[in-house]
Amino acid sequence: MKGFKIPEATISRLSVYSRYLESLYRKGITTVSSADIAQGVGVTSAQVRKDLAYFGEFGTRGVGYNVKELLDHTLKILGLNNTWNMVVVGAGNLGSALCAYRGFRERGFYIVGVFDNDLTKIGKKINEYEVLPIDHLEEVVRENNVEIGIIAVPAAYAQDVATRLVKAGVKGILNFAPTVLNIPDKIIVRSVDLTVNLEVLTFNIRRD
Amino acid sequence: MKGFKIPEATISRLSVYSRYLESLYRKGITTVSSADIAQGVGVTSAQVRKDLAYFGEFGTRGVGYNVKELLDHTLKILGLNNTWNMVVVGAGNLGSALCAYRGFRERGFYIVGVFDNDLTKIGKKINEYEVLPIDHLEEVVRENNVEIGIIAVPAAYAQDVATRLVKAGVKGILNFAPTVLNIPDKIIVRSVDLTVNLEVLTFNIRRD
DNA sequence: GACTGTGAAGCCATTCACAGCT
DNA sequence: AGCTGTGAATGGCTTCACAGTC
Repeated sequence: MKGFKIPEATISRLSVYSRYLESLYRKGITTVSSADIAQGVGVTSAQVRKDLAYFGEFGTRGVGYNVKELLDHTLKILGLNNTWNMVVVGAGNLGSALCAYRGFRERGFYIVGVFDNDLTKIGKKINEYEVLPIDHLEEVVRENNVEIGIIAVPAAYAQDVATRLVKAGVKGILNFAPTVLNIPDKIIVRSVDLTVNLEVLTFNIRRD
Repeated sequence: MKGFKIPEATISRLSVYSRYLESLYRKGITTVSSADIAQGVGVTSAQVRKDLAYFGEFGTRGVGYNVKELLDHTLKILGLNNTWNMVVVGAGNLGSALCAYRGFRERGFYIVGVFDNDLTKIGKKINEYEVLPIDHLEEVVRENNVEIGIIAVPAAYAQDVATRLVKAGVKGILNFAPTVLNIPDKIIVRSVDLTVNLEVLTFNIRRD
């Protein structure tokens, strides 16, 4: 196959497959079928095969996939064959939680700076990170080849921070503020909106 | 219209429209067009009209929508005409951040209990909440009509917590652990997976 | 003239079903 | 016999374009 129009949903699932393959690999399992993966992550086997087919032919008919090989392929596809440096803007509760989150490091994501504009927070330590004044943002981004910025500030400041991150040179933004960000198309944005998620939940509960 | 098969994406957008309408309402704006909303939240005006049309005819041709009226309708649709009680399981960094998050209360979501199984955390205060032992979960859920459970524990414990939340009687779960949960179909689940989001970001950055 | 509500068209994603390989 | 890879069919969501209303 190796076509070009790849569904966004396929990428999300690939990330989940990848994590699942890692768990199989750690258990010492060497071969896996699309049906096994499907079962493990809650999708159909046809979906798994289709998703993988966008990127090549990784399996062997009659046998399945080699776990280690497929794991390496998925990591490569997702851009995880090298590590990524990130900055976190906002040293409140959410920013602190993100700094402490182990899952990032396990997948090759490293936080290299935490910023705030609140003078009472600057200089304080969060985990191993010292909170820096926001004016140092550009410098840290440049010196550490930071490509990802995480926005963990209140909605009112999110647009300013986004503009600033873009100017500093990040290529992607993970936004936790409940606002639509206005930034150039070439910058990739993903928003994690907690109340939207809760409200989809309440809608679905109420119609039961 | 008022058909039945409503896209999940429509509900997510409705939540965003609702928040945007609230901001217009606070600014004293009384009338709004689908094009205005579209512009404000980053979608097309046809999309806005289609989304709203699933639930009724709320506008006036040639004029637009009454902000307050449409806001009330969206809130009602999302199930926000009354408040919701929630429990948080996991009093680590993420659990603490969620307890401190103001955005929940603003939309009518109230946390009525925070739980952990770590004896060193039990009894400690997080914001105004005292961390309770996990054995009290069922009791608190029952006594407070809790319908939503938030899972903020490490992946390894997530399935156990989910099973326990379901047994305690919650109707929906917001899951922050990077695992697929195995629970009955009638329980609504939304997963917020941070590394999946980051990996979709890195995929898109790398292919630029 | 302005803007909504909605069938129809177009596009995208998932599922089916089977040929092809081991 | 078992399992992958994929064209074809299906289903779902978004965009178009315009009739209907103010």
